[in-house]
Amino acid sequence: MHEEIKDILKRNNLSVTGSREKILSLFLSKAGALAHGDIEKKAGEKFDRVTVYRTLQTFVDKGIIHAIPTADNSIRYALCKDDCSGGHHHDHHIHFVCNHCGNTYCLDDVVTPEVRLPNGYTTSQIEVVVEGTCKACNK
Amino acid sequence: MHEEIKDILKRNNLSVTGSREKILSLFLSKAGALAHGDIEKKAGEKFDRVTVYRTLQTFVDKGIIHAIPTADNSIRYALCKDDCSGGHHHDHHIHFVCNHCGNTYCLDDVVTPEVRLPNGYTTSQIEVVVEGTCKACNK
DNA sequence: TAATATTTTGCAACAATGTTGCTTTTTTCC
DNA sequence: GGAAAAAAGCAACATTGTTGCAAAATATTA
Repeated sequence: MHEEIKDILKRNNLSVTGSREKILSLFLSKAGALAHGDIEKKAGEKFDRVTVYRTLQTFVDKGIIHAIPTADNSIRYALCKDDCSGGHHHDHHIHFVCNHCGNTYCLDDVVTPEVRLPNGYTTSQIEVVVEGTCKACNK
Repeated sequence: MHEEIKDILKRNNLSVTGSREKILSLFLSKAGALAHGDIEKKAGEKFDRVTVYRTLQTFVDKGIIHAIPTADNSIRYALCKDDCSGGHHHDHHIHFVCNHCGNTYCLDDVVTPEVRLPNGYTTSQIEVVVEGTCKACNK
């Protein structure tokens, strides 16, 4: 487990540091997505805010995590399943925000649907965010 | 035109005030969506920041405008075409962000596609944001 | 392994964004 | 026109995000 973290960092040509290990382990140990605030809290006052910002940015650049926009204007981050190398994310899955527990999940099995745009528009990326109640909260 | 603005406000049981008329006219005169910052600038230093925040919130509550989440964490607002009464928005159209001119548009003619979720999940709302190049920028 | 080069961290200061309470002004309604 | 209600403006504050730089940690090379 701990080795896996180091592996991921090394594979992406990143120095292995305390903050990176800690933040990455948070992502690995949690199913849902994390907002910047969550990470600051969960990391336990141990790291400077600036470090968290920079670490997240580094992870996004390297394609380790990706950002999920949500309606409440708080960006959340989640691990990229496949290898999104060099910041070029190709996550064709949709995102789900549970209105009950507040968690955000990547539904990796649900593929982004086709969208027919009017003439003249060209598409580079499609982001689908579904709100509702998740599996756990529906029980 | 000016009367239309007053009409909209009155129809929603809102007092007719200078800031509301001004902000609403910005929305009516522009095709794309507006971010809070845009409005502050376009209103021409005339209104307090707090007033802009509160006016936008009021408009969202009344269903006059709706918020569009984007990847860069800046919420944009656009007029609701139909009457989304009492803050209960039913905008089933998709949103388009142009990477070239930066504008955000509501594509009212493009209906949100169906999304099949895994068992256990229930949907209350679907938000689709497409990034790419818009009609005007593709010319 | 020790010395050096590189990278990352933490700090401080700052900028931007958003919020709250309260007083003054404006609008509405009679 | 005057009273009641609503909104605007102001100040102060909280949160969030950014930048430059010195100190510390990590990686690299001999």
